[in-house]
Amino acid sequence: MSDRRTAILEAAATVIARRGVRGLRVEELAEEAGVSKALIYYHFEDRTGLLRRTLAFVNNRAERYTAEQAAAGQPAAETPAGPLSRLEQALLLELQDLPHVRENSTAWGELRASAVFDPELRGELALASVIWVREVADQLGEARPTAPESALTASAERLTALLEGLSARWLSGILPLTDARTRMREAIGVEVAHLAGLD
Amino acid sequence: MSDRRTAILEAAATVIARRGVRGLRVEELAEEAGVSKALIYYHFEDRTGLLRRTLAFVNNRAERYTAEQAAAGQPAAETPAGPLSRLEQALLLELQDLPHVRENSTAWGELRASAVFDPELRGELALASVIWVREVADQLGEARPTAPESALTASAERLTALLEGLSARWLSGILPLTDARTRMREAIGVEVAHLAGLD
DNA sequence: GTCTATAAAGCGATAGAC
DNA sequence: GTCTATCGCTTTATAGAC
Repeated sequence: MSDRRTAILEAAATVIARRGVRGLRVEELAEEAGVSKALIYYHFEDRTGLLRRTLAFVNNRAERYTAEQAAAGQPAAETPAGPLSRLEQALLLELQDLPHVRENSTAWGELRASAVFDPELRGELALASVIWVREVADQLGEARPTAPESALTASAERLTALLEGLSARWLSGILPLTDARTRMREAIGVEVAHLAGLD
Repeated sequence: MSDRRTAILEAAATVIARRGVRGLRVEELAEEAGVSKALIYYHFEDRTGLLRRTLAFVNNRAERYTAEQAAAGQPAAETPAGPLSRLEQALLLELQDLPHVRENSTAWGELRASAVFDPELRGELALASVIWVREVADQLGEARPTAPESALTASAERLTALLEGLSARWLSGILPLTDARTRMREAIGVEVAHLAGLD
């Protein structure tokens, strides 16, 4: 993929984080990326196509940094103790006030909100959601190997949906970040205790 | 408040549920409300002002039907058994495929999403959130009178945030309604068990 | 208070040169 | 591949009659 194309996608994620999917103007995107409007239409079909590509791009980028996070733990000595700590770390990764994370979370929330009115965006979204739930369920399974698969999936669905709810509140300024992180940590504890109680 | 004004606000909620906040066109709203565009500008400052008023309106309406729901239980014989059933009913109220509920949930989700980029919308949102959390915390307190206040509030924050997360997934078509309702019921059970375990 | 008509601006998309 | 210039539709907002 060309550098320009990638630069446009990076810029699109930035602009979406600033203005929302609905507020994204092709002209502002062009300025942010340092290219002309016409070039954007050359590289992408139209505005909707651009949005679809940006969704995929943000999605990949999130997977990439989750993977890096997981890999980074291995060589170092401070590898988090067990599967539980890794799960906690993975989920709290999305609740951080770093430009990159905030950008991803905002873009993701926007695209989910847009999908309510634009069925074209749903495919990608549903796929990402299933993968995300499965990953969390797997990590829960490592922590609680005796818990039934269905219970793990249900817990994972609750935890990821909660994460999205907390993230939305944080980004819309009605819940401080530290509170969101605390609620998330507590929820993991509560869910794990619940899974333990099923035996 | 004039009938016309209210009719416009009702129509605005309907159109927002159909097209989203960004998709709301003053012309479509005028048709929906059966009035001219100019009348909308006569009654409301501008498009942004209209949106602010609609947020307040939807907010009030949601409180109203929650209250009605609570009141409706009293005279009838089929009042749900205990405080727990009432809590469950209150939370599941937002996860129903009825035009009215879907409209409120969609409009609410849209306005929350918009608040990420428009600080003007945040005040109303934050207030509604606090009230909602408090109500749920109170109902949890009735079910578990010995649980500490802080734990009740934390549980309520998790449950309401989860509800918003599940609602967003349902409305964006990536989670079937029945699943969302099941996850919500399970979460209430898990949280109540957690509160019981604190004694 | 409510309408019709219209101005003014915004914005997606394309043509054509280099 | 990339730019400048521009078209043309859409949408917000206002003027002025009733």
